[in-house]
Amino acid sequence: MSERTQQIIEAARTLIEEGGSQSLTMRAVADRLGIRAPSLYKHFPDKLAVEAGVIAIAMDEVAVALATASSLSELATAYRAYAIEHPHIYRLMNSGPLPRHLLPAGVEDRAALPLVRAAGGDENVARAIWAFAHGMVILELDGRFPPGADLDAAWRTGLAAFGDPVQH
Amino acid sequence: MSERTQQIIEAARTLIEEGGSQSLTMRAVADRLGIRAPSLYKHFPDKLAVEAGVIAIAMDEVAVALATASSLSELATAYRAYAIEHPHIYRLMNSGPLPRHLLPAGVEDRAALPLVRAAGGDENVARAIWAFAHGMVILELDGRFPPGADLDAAWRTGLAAFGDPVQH
DNA sequence: GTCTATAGGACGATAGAC
DNA sequence: GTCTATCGTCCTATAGAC
Repeated sequence: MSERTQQIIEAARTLIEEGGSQSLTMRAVADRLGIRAPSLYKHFPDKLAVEAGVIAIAMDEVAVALATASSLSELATAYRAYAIEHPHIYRLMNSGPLPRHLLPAGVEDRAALPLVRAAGGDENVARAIWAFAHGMVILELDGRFPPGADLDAAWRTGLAAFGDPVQH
Repeated sequence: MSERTQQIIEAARTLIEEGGSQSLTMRAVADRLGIRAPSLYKHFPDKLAVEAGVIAIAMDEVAVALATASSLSELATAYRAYAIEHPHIYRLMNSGPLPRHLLPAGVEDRAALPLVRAAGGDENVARAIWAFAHGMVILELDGRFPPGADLDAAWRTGLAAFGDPVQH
């Protein structure tokens, strides 16, 4: 992967962090690098490929962020923390259609692995917990809970239901 | 509410059902009614107001669809069924920023009421179950579960965790 | 690998006549 | 309440020179 290629993905990532997926345009990426938009097409076939590059990086980051969690509640805390620190990236990575064919093999699985382990290898439990965690995060990011709602309490309630020993 | 106003919302709704939110354009709405786009602005101040009209209708529909459920698993079944029958409308209603100031008072609460009741009035339980259900639905709609995943089983696992008596 | 020029299109919204 | 005309803006992507 050439240096320019990496710079392009970096610039794309920064744009998304700052203004959401909608701020990712080929012109804006080029501006950030001090070149013209058409030049980008010497490095990437199209915009979707750039986006996929950002998603791949983000999934690796999540895998790392979750790797050291040693309990379900630590996992949940780390998951939520990543989402709140990088709301636009989280959305890009976890909403809408995923361009799987443009992603390096195994990236998606690596991000999911810590959760599968925490679920004791039970796929159904892992999927149910994933749904709960993603639901909590995305509803929070989208401002869907009532103002003043105690989300920590909702998280604890859900995690307890899934067998996490409650912390005091 | 004038007839034209209702026709506009109906047309907008149909466009979204057919092609997602992205297919909702003032031009397309006008085309469907056999008029020109600028005429719409005599009935709605802007596009967001049209969108809000569709959301309000959809929330009422959900309230009705969930009203007759008499157990948590019936509620979940009805919730998932609505989402799968109207995936684009579900997304419009439950993703991204909600234009609350353009929605009739109480609509959001009415849609949420059946779930709050099923949770025995416990806000934290209601929010956790909502997050789980929304997570399951949106991950399914977005094709995020592995192909062949047994989603019925994941639903049962989650609902059981939240205290639903398992059905056989 | 960069550039200029441009194709080719979409969109929301306004002005002003009727 | 509808129309025509149009403004202003933004976008992805290609062709071809250097």
